[in-house]
Amino acid sequence: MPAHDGLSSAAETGATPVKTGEGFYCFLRYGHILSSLLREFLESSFLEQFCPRRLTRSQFCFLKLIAGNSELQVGELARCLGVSPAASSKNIDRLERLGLVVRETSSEDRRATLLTVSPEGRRLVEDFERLKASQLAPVIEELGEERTEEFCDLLREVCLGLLERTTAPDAPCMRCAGYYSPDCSVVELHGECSLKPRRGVEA
Amino acid sequence: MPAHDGLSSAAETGATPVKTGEGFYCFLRYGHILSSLLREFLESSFLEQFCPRRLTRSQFCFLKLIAGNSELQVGELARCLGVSPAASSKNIDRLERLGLVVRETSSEDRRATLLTVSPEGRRLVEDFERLKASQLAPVIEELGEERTEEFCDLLREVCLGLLERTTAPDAPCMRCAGYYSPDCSVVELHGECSLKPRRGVEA
DNA sequence: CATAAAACATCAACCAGGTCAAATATTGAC
DNA sequence: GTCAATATTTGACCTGGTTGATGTTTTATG
Repeated sequence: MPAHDGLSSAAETGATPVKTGEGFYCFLRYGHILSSLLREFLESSFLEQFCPRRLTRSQFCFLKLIAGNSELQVGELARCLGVSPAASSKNIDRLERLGLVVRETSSEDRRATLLTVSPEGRRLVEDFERLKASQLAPVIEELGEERTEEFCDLLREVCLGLLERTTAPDAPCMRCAGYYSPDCSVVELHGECSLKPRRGVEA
Repeated sequence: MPAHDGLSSAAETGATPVKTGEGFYCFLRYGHILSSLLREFLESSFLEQFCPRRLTRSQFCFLKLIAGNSELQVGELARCLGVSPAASSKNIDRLERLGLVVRETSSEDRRATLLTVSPEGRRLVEDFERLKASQLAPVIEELGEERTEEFCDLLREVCLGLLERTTAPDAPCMRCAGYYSPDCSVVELHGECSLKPRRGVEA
């Protein structure tokens, strides 16, 4: 699992920059660096140093979604994460064997199995968030409140600009990676939020 | 291959935000959305609609690096991308079979095989960059020169802040995903740039 | 010079995690 | 009651990664 996949303009493209200037390149450059960092340090490194038994990124991702949305079903989860129901089922097998989530057939619809996170599972996810916050907080603090807000505004604007110019894929939107916002601007452009219906069940 | 993996705080973490406020959450939220968008629309969608024969993200990534750095070796490439030499070799097999790259044993060191991109391979990579630019340019333009610059500054500052607070992994740095800059600030913090030595060979 | 050690690419065997297609159980519509 | 649709699981398979062994070439050393 490469920490950062480098799928982006390689150096030669300096030769044909289409007609775009400094800002364009700079944006791509730091955009990718930010992506890498978010992925690399806030996530992968955690998994290595924290997890009792090795969990892959993908498995942890299942765990997080289950922890965040109580009584999720196998298929729902699959749709959220953009994988087949079969894959979802198998991943849950593993999480269940590790004692991190619990399967339980629904009483209303006995075809469905509801997933809930176990106490250990919950603790794991919470540890993760705490670590993430502790690494991120000083950066935000150093930036200062005003500039942080400015940054968020700009980020938001750029994201929306990109979104406007793309067609929505049929997969559900999970772009916020679980950082739900009730007035999500993505929704306005591209249909429903897969987190919305159930979220908040256990706040 | 999920377009966006959702590995991040799920909703429940609104319950335990450690002590961090609005900006923290907002940053994570839009940071992840940006990541997803960079990945999803600028990259994955391209592969689907453009590639003559299906290339995976990973394979395209190999192609790009080869296109950008002439006479790369198999092992170097593996190191750049954080995979084993065996994996690198296999991926190159496939790219070679598709006629996108060319193997050639080095004349100086006959153990090494040098990789170069074929004309078709080059064209593919160029098409990719062009598409990417055409999707991104209007967003940048709409933002305006001044705000774009501001945004890049902030992005840069945040990235450096994060970098300062992390330990460098032993893998080579490819966080910029190929968007090289001669005065890369990542270098100042974390050793060498794997792109540096050869880049520019064929500009 | 001879030879041991290191470096490079590749091959084989294996594994993890995804796919699809089929099997099973349940539900809801008619 | 039948039948189509839904939810999950299972099995066969594929892909892309891993490790370890191998062959070749280079480099270092006695």
